[in-house]
Amino acid sequence: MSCSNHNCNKCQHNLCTHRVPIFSDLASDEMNQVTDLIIRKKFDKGELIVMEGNLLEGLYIINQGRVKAFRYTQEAKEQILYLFTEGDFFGEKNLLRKQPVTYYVEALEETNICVIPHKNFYELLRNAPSISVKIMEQLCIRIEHLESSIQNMGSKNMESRVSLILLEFAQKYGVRKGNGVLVDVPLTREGIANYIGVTRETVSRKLSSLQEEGTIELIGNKKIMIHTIKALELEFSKEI
Amino acid sequence: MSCSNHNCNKCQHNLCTHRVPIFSDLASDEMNQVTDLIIRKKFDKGELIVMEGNLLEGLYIINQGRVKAFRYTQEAKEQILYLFTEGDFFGEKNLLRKQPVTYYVEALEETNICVIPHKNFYELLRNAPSISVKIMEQLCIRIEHLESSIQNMGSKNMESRVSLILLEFAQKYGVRKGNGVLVDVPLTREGIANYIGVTRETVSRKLSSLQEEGTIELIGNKKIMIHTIKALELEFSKEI
DNA sequence: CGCCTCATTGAAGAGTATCAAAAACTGTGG
DNA sequence: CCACAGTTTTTGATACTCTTCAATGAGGCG
Repeated sequence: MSCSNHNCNKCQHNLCTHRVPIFSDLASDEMNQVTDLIIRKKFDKGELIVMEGNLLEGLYIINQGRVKAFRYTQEAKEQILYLFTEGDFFGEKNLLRKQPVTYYVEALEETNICVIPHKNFYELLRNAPSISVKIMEQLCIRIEHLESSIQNMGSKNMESRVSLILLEFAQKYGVRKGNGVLVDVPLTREGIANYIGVTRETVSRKLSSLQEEGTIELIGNKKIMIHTIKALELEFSKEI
Repeated sequence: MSCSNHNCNKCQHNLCTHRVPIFSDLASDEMNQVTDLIIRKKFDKGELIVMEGNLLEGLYIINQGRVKAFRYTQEAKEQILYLFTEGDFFGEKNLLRKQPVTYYVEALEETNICVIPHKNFYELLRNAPSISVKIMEQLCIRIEHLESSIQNMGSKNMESRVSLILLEFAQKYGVRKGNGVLVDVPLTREGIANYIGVTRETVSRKLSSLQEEGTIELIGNKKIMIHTIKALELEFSKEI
C-alpha cells in the first residue's frame, strides 16, 4: 500500500509538491525540502483511502489517479461531496482543526497519494506564510464548489442536475475531439446518481434521452462524447 | 443605512471585534486599533446587504441581528446557503480572492453590521499571523456546515430534512423552557422551504403533523416550542 | 379594526423512486 | 480471439411522494 521514496518511480519524477497550487510560491530548494518529507502511498481501485473518524497523519495530495469523497445520507446512500484529481489535496481541514475526518475517500482508479506528515506541515505554515494564503484560497475554492452543489441540489428537476454534472465532467476530464468533447467519466451511473442525489435509473434514463436527441453519445460505460455542449448549457438554464 | 462611530450607540458598547472568533487572540490594544477602523451600517428587515456581483469594501461582521445568504436555483427559487447571526462574518472569501460575491445576503430583522475595510484587513493579516489560522478555522467550519447541508439534501425524504433544520434551530436559537426548547424561528415557512429544498406547503404540512403527534407546538408563525427533541433525532435517523 | 402578508389545508397531477427483468459491458481465462 | 461470469446498465411498469394550484384561515402592523 505504501512504498519508499526510491522504488516509486512514478512519484519520483512527478513530484506532488510541484503540482499542488499551495506550494507554487515556494523556492525550488524549499520545495525539495518538502519533497524529502513526503510519504508515498498507493491504492487500488475501490480501496478506501480514509474513513470517517480517522485521524489523518498528514495532508493527502493526489499525485496520480482520481478519488471520490463522500458521506452517507439517512437512507444509507452515498452522497458524494467531491471528486479529487491529480494535484488536489484533502485532509487540510482535519489538520487545522485537529479533528477526525467527517467523510470517506475512495480511489476510483489506481491512485498514488503523497502524504505530508502534519508535524512538517505545521513547520511549513510557520516558515512560509505565503502557504497560509494559498490554503485559504483553496478552502475558498472548495466552499464555492460546495455552494454550487447546494444551489444545484436545491433545483427540483433532475434535467439541470444531470446537465450540470456533464458540464463539470467536460471541463475537468474532457478532451476536444473534432467539434465535440470526449469525457473519461470517473464514476459509474450509480456514482453520478450519488453525486446529484437521484437514483441510478434516473441517470440512466436521462443519459439515454440525451443520446436520442443527439446531444451526447454513450461510448461503453466509461466514456461520453458530448456533441453539443450548448444544448447542455441550454438545458441547464432553460427553466425560467 | 450607515452611521458614524459616535451615534450608533448600540455598536459602541457591543464591539464586533470582541465578539468575533477570528479576533479572539488579539491583545486588547490591537483590538482597539481594529475597532477604530470599523465602518458601521444598519439594515432594516428585508433589506439587501450585499448582492451577487458586488465587490465588497471589507469584511462584514454581524454585530446584531440575523441574515440569510442565498443564491437562486434554476427554477428561480431562493436556495439559502447560510443563516448568519451575531458574531458571524461573511465576505472573507471575496476579500482573499478579490472576487465579487456569488450570493445575496438579506437582513431577516433589523441588523447592525460592522465592516472592516479590506485595506485594513490585509494589514491585520500581515501583522497578526494568528488571524490567518483563525480564519482558516472559520472557513473549515463553514465547509463542514456546507458538507452537512449537501448530505442532508441528498436525502430524499423531507421528514429528516425538516427534523434536521428544527434541530439546527434549537441549537442556534433555542432557549430551554421547562422540559422543552423554545425557538425563535428566523425564517418564514417559505424561508425554511428554501433552506432545505422543498416547497412551503410541504414544510407547513410536516410542521402540522409534528404538532399533531405532540413533538412540537407552533406558537404564532415565529416561535416553535419543541417538546421532545429526541423524537426529532429519531425521525432524523429512522430510515435505515 | 381592517388590510396585507403569511400560513394552512385539500385535491389533483407530475415526476421520480422502486421493483423487476433483460441487455450490455468488463475483464478473466482458456 | 472467443466464451463466460460477474457486474453494471438499461428499460418497463407501478407506486408513492411531493409539487402545484386553489381556496380558506390566521397573524401582525398601521
